Amino acid sequence: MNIQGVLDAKVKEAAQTLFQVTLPAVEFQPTRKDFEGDITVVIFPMLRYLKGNPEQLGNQIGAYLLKELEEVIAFNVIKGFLNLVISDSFYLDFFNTIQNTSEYGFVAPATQDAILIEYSSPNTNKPLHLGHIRNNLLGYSVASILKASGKKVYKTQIVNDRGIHICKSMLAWQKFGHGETPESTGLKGDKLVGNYYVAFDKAYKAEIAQMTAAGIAREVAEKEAPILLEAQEMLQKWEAGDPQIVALWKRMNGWVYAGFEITYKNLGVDFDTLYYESETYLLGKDVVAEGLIKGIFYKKEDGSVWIDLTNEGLDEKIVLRSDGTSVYMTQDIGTAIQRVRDYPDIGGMVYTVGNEQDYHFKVLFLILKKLGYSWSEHLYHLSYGMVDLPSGKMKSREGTVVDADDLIAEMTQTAATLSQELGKLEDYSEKEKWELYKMIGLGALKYYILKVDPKKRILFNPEESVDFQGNTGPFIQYTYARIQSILRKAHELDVDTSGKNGRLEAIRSLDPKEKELIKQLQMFPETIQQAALNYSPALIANYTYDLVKEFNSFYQQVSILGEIDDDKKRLRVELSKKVGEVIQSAFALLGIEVPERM
RNA sequence: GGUCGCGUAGCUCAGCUGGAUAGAGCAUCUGCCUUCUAAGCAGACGGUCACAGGUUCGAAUCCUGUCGCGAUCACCA
Repeated sequence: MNIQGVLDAKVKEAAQTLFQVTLPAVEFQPTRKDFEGDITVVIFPMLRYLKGNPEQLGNQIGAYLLKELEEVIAFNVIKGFLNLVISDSFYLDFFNTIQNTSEYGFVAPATQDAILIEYSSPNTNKPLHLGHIRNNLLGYSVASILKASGKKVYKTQIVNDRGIHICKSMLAWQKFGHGETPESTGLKGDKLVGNYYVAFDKAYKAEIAQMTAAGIAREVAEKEAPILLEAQEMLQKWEAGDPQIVALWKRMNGWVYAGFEITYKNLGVDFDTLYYESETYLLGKDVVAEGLIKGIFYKKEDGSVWIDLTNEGLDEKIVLRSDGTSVYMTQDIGTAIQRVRDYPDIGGMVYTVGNEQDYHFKVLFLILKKLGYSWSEHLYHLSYGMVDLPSGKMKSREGTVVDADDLIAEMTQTAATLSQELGKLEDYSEKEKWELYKMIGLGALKYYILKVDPKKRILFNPEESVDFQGNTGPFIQYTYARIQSILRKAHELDVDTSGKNGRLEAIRSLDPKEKELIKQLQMFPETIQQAALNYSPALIANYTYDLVKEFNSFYQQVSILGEIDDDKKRLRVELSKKVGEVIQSAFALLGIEVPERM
């Protein structure tokens, strides 16, 4: 039973016994560091039911708790705050109970009511950039958190593998490529294809310049540049299934997928299942036809189909073009339904997509609700802010993007430089060293992105490197490595860390730092639940940071292996071990690895 | 213009469903490596929580309005 539950019941009992009043709820908070105590009961809200001065009431309730509960060993009242001091043995008992639980804080995943989470929806005409990195890290982390909170989770991706943008790269490759391949150039496939996307844009702009110089209006030139018309023709051929175009499309997409795979692998994200837009873009039309009969949609004179959402405070939205082809919305309606068909145990879905599409998802969810799908109640748009540069938005065509692979490489290099200056790893092989540098570099990058509230936009300045000190991934990794070092030494000294012989029972008092650490550990399970509820890896990051700060302070002030009392030494080693485990678990939820040394 | 989001220290960010004197990191400054890894610890400096009203015993947090920044309002995806 957790302490708060015990206190809650007892405070209510106190109100009943002392004042003959039934309290509906009791408000608790951790006691602030500046005051003596561990848990604080806030008296103010009770004033509605209890008459009197808060200070006096606090004293009366405090005295009652002190008498009735062995866990409460002292109290003080400041203004309307009743600060309770909880006994060391209570915290020791708690630590004993979690000491040998593996995956402490995690709830075993359910077997039904799965959540499907979509993250990453790359276009196959260019490499992944920093924006995709935020998307991937967020989605992957939220998936891990949901799973840890007890949900069954499917991870998926929608690959935007068709459309005019791909045709642009294909056309430019046909025109200027001279048969180049990733093999012939040594380039990563997505990079090679991306180069032709840029090449297309360059040729297109040159044509526009030529045409305007010849006296053609700019708007006309932009629409009628020959190379653009050619690309549009190619798209039509693709849709008609022209074998040559389709073969080229398959070939070049294949290059891109090989490239993406490397980036995803480096980034450490994965998927359970994939959806391709080329296979889903026609879905949804049947649903629209059905909705038309039901009167949810209506047809305009030109044949286009719409939904009227003005009663919901939104606009009218098109769901089918006048020529009968699908739009973005049609496709998303179809894909959602298809996914539930593919995985019948889906009870809800999460879409990790940038906040520029807030409106789109509002409409999508509303449409699915009107269509009567029960699971539409459990759809969530995990909306995140854009990653901007000091110069503004990233634009692939203008080459102002921070490339994902380059960034990972730079982070690794920075970690390497720093680590070499410190020179603590002379006995590591080159291979081991570089694995570690990558772990640290990625740790810095991932933590940097995930510690920020998803809603907020991130301003990324490539000139200023991501920090490795303070509230950062490497700081936390470093603490983990220190703990592992202690555990290795403890092992050499034959300190028993198996936790099997209950000798911790012998200890009845705690150092204040030890107590703080246990309190912090106690909050981990609740933190996971909160993070899941709010779809927020930032909560996990902040929790881990607080835990680590607490540990470093403990590490500095209290000798662990130097402790003379064997039982105390064992407790401290066990405590360190548990903190290490929680760091590892928490970081796993962020997709960050932890090192044995650094 | 309508809608949505954001605005907290010089910079980057915490601050849970309202609670005590608003917290960290970076930067600047001061101490601490003959004891478990100094990517660390301890401390100093730094705030009209954008602004103005309102609700409340109590507001950075909730409500209204104003200002600033961003997004969105396509038979593009």
